[in-house]
Amino acid sequence: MPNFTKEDCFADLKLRILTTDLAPGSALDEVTLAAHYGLSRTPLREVLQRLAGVGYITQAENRGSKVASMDIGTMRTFFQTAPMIYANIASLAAENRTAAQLDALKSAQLDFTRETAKGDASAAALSNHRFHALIGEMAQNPYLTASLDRLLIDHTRLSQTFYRPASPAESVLIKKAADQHDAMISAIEAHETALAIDLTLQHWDLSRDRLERFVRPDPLPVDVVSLKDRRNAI
Amino acid sequence: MPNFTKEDCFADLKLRILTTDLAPGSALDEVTLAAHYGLSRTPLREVLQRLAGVGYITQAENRGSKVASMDIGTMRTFFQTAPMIYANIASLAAENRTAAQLDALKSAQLDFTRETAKGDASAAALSNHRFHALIGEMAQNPYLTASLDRLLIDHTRLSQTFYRPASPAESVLIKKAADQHDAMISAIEAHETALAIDLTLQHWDLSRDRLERFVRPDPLPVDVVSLKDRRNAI
DNA sequence: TGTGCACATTTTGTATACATTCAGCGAGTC
DNA sequence: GACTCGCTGAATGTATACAAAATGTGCACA
Repeated sequence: MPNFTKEDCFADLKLRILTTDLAPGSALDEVTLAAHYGLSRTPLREVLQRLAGVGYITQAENRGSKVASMDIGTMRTFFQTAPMIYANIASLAAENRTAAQLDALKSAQLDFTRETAKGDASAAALSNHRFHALIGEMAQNPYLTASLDRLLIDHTRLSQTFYRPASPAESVLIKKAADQHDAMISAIEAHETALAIDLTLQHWDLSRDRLERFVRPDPLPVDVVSLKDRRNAI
Repeated sequence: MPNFTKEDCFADLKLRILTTDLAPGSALDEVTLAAHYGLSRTPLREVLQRLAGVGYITQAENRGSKVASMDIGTMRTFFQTAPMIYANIASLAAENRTAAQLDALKSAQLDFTRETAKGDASAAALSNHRFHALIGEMAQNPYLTASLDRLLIDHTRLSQTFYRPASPAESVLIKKAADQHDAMISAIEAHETALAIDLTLQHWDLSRDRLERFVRPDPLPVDVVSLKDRRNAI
């Protein structure tokens, strides 16, 4: 598939990483990728460097590139850090957003609702990513944006399963998330910083519950009798 | 000056940017730099990409690289953002620091006091940078570290004049900063997170006063008589 | 004097050939 | 039988030649 531009390649690799089409920790072969995108190795390597700079991949001298891993340790810090950064970003966004940025945000939200309705899980996850990245742009704070972008990478990868509703109860949660998005848009549009923070933290709580269940899933149903036996055995 | 390794080149460019030997906004010519470091353009370009990824420089398609600028707009967000990130980093550092990291921190502080005593301003600024970057490593939080590193770039560049004491009063401030460093080390060593936060915010207050005076310097002494004339003229 | 255009120069982007490093594997030795 | 050593292949790292883009310059012309 020849004649991808460097920018296309960059965007496509980001997508494939966010959707875990490229699994965390998996190795990236330069010649394979270069051939795939119809680029020579030099520009492809530049794409990889840039991806490394934004936290999508990691590189080791003489040992190539890997998709950024998601070990249990960084998951802990993820849950620690996300609400603080999200809230501050939301506040700054409500303060500094431009009209054009607001339009883009509304458009991303339209995509999001459309794709959740269709049940297109990975597309919905990507729209959600774009929604929150746009709020990051609104904040106009390059320092915090650096944190936010990294958080969103892991957030999106973790939430891959979220938008694939398994039960009616989960469909309700997805609907709730979309409603929260709408409320956030209103708050940002009205420059209501305190409200934006509040809504963002509520949105985070919803997200966190679901993500934590993914990281540490509900225990499997067990045979009560044999469980009792094991307990006695200890 | 041939036979620099890529890593050397990376480190040296960081230094020259932090000391404003390479001024904010100044253009970086690839062939000149490549010749200077004895590298060919390919690896040099990779160094530049990495520097761009960490926020030291900016790159524009077909238009080369520039040292990251320090416009008045980002300065505002700098003062907004720094205390929050610094405080959170300090708290996490006090929680997670290893013994080896503590040793490195103490060593950086030794360098710092030695260089301020010698009056070596740019060396002192770099040691100070290293001191705070090490606290960042202790935090073990890749998300926040991304913000911190960017903040420290601008912080160090802004503080270039700080360690070149103009008046005895300023020497006292430098001494105070060094004392605060010592107190922070103790707090981190003792895992006292609350104290570490407190000390960090005090340290920031000291820093901020001095930095703001640099951004918006004290008015020059004026001839009172002619000043009165001008006032009447308005 | 000022404006616009074409050309020349400089600088960046790309492809490719070559060098180096690393990992796996087998033969030889203790 | 286990270990070391060295070979081999496959990957990454580097240099350089060439292509494309952008900037600057000189000149013609209004």
